[in-house]
Amino acid sequence: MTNPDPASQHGIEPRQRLLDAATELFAERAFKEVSIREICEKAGGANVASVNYYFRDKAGLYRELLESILARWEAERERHAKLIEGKPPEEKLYLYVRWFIGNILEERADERDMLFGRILNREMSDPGPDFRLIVQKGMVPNWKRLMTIVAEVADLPEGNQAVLACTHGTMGQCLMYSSARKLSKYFGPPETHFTPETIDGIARHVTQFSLAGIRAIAQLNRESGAAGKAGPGCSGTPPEE
Amino acid sequence: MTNPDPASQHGIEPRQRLLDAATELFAERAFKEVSIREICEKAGGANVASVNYYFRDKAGLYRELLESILARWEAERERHAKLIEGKPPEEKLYLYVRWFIGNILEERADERDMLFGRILNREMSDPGPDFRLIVQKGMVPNWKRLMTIVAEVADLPEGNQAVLACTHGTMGQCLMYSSARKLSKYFGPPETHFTPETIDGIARHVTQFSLAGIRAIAQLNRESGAAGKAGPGCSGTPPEE
DNA sequence: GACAATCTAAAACAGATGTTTTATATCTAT
DNA sequence: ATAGATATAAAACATCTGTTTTAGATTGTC
Repeated sequence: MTNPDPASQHGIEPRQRLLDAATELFAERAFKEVSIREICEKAGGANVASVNYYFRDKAGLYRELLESILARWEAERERHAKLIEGKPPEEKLYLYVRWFIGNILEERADERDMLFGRILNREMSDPGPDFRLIVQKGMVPNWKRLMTIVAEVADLPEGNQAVLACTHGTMGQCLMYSSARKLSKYFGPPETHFTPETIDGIARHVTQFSLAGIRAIAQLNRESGAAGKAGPGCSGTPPEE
Repeated sequence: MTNPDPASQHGIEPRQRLLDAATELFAERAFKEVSIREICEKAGGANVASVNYYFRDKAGLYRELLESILARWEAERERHAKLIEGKPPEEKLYLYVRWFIGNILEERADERDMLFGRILNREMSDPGPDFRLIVQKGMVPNWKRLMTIVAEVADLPEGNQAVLACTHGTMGQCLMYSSARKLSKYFGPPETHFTPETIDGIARHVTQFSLAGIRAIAQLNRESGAAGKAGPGCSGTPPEE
């Protein structure tokens, strides 16, 4: 009758089963695409009403699930941030890219604790409720982390427009591989499964590509007084070497 | 009673109204997210059954709509391909990027004939039925066009792995701006509306960034015998200049 | 003007969804 | 052991979806 307290004496077991089942389902499909009945069935045949009993809403279940995922994601992010602390900027960039792409491409996605990459990635293209939460606690911090590294590589202040644009570009390359994964089913025969070695290769490429790009942009930015928005004074085709 | 022929004497007017209304709705939301009733309402209060009458299915309506959009998209693509023919590779790259980002960012999206950018873009993150058609007729040709240009810039054969990876990277940067557009509502105050001048700036930046990236990767590729997949022999941090 | 094909309109149908209700079982605390 | 809160189960509800049916209006052609 009174509101159900999660910290009750017992009965937290089916609650957790619902969360676990929902997490796996929401990792693959969007909020609207997963039905309560499906979640319950996956949670060992729980009753359809149990979701409303424990979480009030379907949205309540999703919310709680997201907060858990985001907390783990934050921990993983900070763990890795500490790990690369003090290394030279170029190596930081590689390590970040390698780490990020690894998460995007769902390395270790078999461990349920590591599903945040999948969920964040899916939310990006198919936002549910609480998308604002995902952006703020999941994407922005990550994006800022890359921006700091790019600023170091470019040897420019973090607020600089060129740094911002280069961060955009580097991130875009990384995210491309999640789009490519989806498209790969429709394209042709390319490897749909990524091994750690494959990911290494991708990360190395993206790093090299981005390093050259960042340096070129930084150079242009310095030359032209760093006033305009993005590469002012350039009429389209760059000066040949 | 007999199957409805589109080329009937008259009555193609409400048919077209349905197509137009559906096009605008599907440009913003996915196939599943738009209901038949909504389409009919937008089409001047048409009856709910009219979609099934004219197009057999909801999927039939969508299919016909897509084919029309893809045809216009192909025409626009070939128009632009002819336009940049013969220009130097670097300028080709800029012109392609400028053109592509313009479409992605929905320049001229007020003209209904120009909605393909919006629809293709949405399909990319939220595929409906006939997604295979979209990929094959909408995305692949476009992607190949960029690959040809990248190969010219890199001075490498089109099949080369480095060219493939660089194409990926350049395309990724372009697509980033469509993601950014979605996120911009949740980020902060950044300009959510893109002017032609803004797009110019973005395209110039992406071009500069990619040019440096492509050249660096091509150089590495030549040095290391062009055997491995993506930048072999590099242990993560690149050689300092 | 009358017939037949075509188009429009309203209603009804079958299925799925999230949620609420009702009833029954289970457990803890007194 | 019994009372009261808590947990489970089944069913019913309201709403939305795409689709079909049925009936009525419109139209072109002979």
